[in-house]
Amino acid sequence: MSVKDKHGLPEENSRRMELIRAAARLFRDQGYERTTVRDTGNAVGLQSGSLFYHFRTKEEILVAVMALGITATTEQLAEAIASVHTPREKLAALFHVHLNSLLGDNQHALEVMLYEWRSVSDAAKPGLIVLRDRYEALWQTVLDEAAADGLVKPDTRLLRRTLLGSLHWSVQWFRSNGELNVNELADRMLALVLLK
Amino acid sequence: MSVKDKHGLPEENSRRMELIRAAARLFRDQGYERTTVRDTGNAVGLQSGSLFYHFRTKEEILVAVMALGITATTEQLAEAIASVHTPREKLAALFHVHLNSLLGDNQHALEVMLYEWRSVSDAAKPGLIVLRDRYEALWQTVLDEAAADGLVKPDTRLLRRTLLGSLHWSVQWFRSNGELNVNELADRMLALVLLK
DNA sequence: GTCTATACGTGGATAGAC
DNA sequence: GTCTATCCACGTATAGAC
Repeated sequence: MSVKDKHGLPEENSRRMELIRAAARLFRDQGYERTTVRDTGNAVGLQSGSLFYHFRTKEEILVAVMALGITATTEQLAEAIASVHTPREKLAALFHVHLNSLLGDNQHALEVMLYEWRSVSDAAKPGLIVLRDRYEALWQTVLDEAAADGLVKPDTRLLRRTLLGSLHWSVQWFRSNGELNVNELADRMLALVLLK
Repeated sequence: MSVKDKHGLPEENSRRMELIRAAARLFRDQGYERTTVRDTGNAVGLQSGSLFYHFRTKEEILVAVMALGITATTEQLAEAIASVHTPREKLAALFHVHLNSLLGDNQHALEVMLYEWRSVSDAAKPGLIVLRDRYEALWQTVLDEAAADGLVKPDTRLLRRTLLGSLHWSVQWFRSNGELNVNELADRMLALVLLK
């Protein structure tokens, strides 16, 4: 976890970060459009006027939420991949990190990224796309190595897309009080694509 | 295609149906919250006041859009399954019908179903859930038969969820002017899960 | 940095004429 | 069935005091 990075996400003064986290929760629970700037301010004890000291527009908050979710997940994945050595272990890391992030640590921010894309202005999209592509590039590399070892089918570009779709969709049905925990789910989803 | 069914979707007087289709497109392009009742009315040449002759609330339109998307797809899938005989062919039908619906015929309504769920009131959810469950039950049956024949792995409940997630996600990246057409995509996605 | 007050636009929905 | 006119609530954002 770096102390600072580019893309408007230095590990910022805590007021701003507090707002981003509160907004992430609200945007994911109620949707971005239905969440008012008053709601967002109030969630950290601010009046709506004060919120605009920290962000110039409501959309700036949305973008910050998304950037936080995807960069945090990317960092976690990069670390996890670096800490193991076999293609098989790296492949497993894809599933474990993704699900633990999406269903745990970065749940709200990532769901906002998945479901509020339409509310992002064209001006802000490119910056977020760069972050997303960086994450998916990690996936592609690991999948290619796994395919080279015969662990998964060789159509890795399509495989990447289908797997990410499968994992994203888990937020719609996974319940942490159900029969499976997150890591068990990761293992079973991995088992569905493993060839050996 | 039935002339009439329950769930508020008789093959209705065409004005109402026109509005539902126009709303589907607008809701999917702009999002439900950002689409105004004025937009929706205007799309079929009506003033907003007149729209409320056809629907009591804006939400009633949303629910009608979703119900249309899922019932139309379910009907198409039921027909497709009934018209072939081997587990292998039925399995292929899941992919082909789903993608042709989601990326073609019922694109707008289904994307609304996938992305605007949060805007549905608790009162309206149960009716839609019934429709969704009916669709997924068809999937489950076909996957169980396929697993019994050794065509796919036996963890069919999880398989159903992962496959539906994969297919849903295709709307995010599939482009009809790309290298693949919809049916080729269906075949390649099928190939990724086939064991033989 | 945060507050209060407020400008200004636009939203969903209704009433009543035609 | 559709229109016009309109109600009233609520949205984002700004200004200026503290």
